Amino acid sequence: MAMRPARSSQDSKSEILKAALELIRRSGAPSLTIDAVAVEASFSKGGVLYNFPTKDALITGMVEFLAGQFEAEVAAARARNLSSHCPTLAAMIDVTEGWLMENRDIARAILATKVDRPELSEPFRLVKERLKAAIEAETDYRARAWAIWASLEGLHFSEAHCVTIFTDDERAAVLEELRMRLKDFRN
Amino acid sequence: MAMRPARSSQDSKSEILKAALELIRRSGAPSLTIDAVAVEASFSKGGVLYNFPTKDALITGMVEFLAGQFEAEVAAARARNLSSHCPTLAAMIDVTEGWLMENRDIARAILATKVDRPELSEPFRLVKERLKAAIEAETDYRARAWAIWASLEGLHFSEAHCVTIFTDDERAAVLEELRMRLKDFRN
DNA sequence: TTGTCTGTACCGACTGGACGGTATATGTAG
DNA sequence: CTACATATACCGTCCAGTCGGTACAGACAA
Repeated sequence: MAMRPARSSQDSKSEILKAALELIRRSGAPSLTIDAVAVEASFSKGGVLYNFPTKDALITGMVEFLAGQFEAEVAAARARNLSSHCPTLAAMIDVTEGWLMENRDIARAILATKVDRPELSEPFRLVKERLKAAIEAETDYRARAWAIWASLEGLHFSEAHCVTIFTDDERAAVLEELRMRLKDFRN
Repeated sequence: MAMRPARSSQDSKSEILKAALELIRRSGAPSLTIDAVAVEASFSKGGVLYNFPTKDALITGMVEFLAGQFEAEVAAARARNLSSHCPTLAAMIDVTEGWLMENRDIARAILATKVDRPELSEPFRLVKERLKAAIEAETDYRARAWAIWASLEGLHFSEAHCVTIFTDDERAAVLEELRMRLKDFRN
């Protein structure tokens, strides 16, 4: 029957998740069908559904994966920004910049998953709650911090929705502007 | 056969569009099926498809409708902000605030339509291009202006995606901060 | 060693419903 | 009468989820 060797379900799950992300990245949200994921991951449809009993479970898995990755990247970037007045926010600027440069498709992927199902974006909301708390612990300039954060989200979402009107240079200028503002927190 | 009286196709079109928007507002993007729109608008499916030959045409209609409304509101708000250093941007802050307060669902509706079909958001991109040109004509503080604009988009999109971490107060504080930034353009 | 039993991982044909779109009939205004 | 507007029935496709089965890896006994 030409079966693939049985592996640990953990490995299978992450393989399937990666395949699903790659698929969305290449062909957009509507192409995310269980059959397509199965093909992309070299599984059978049954195999995919064994690991993720419903499509929602699969999507939740993807969102958790991405949210975890984002949080990890921010944590790493924060370590490199400890001299900043608000290292977490500084880290978020860096990470957002990186995602805009390298991972536009990932950004789109995130969106794609959750349009119609706000519940599915919970993992991301939780990450953001934690970041919010971290920022609040680091600075008293709340309004300024939130304004910067909002800018980051604006850049990110516009890109993801293909409605950016900014050129690469302009976006870079915005990020620089945000970094300057962050430095101004001391005053 | 209990037919509704035949009216001008224009009237029918806008009735259908409004019904479609209302539907998304109430029940989210996935509920936007031609059948559902027909029920909501008290048309038959055939009637809807007579006015919008395909679903894409319907969605395009919705996006154009909303984009037009947005542009008109900005124009109106701009007239009330002529004393500002950059009336267009000031207007956009006002309008965004309004949409966040009253029209959260509308914001979601916009998104909902275009997830998988970036082409369909063209009308909005065009409006934004025009606004961008207007802002560039009004101020030389480009980076600052774009940062403010990005913040607005961030507020808007986060709301639309149900991933806001800001409270109403915090959002208000951000908007106030943005207005202050805009005033600072003079320096 | 060998046979049996059990649990886990995976396969793929099939089903049932949802939905976009078509074909055509019917009513209505000018 | 005819052109437009609306209604009804229907078709085909796509796709999530089901289900009966296969492959294989121990565990354990004879």
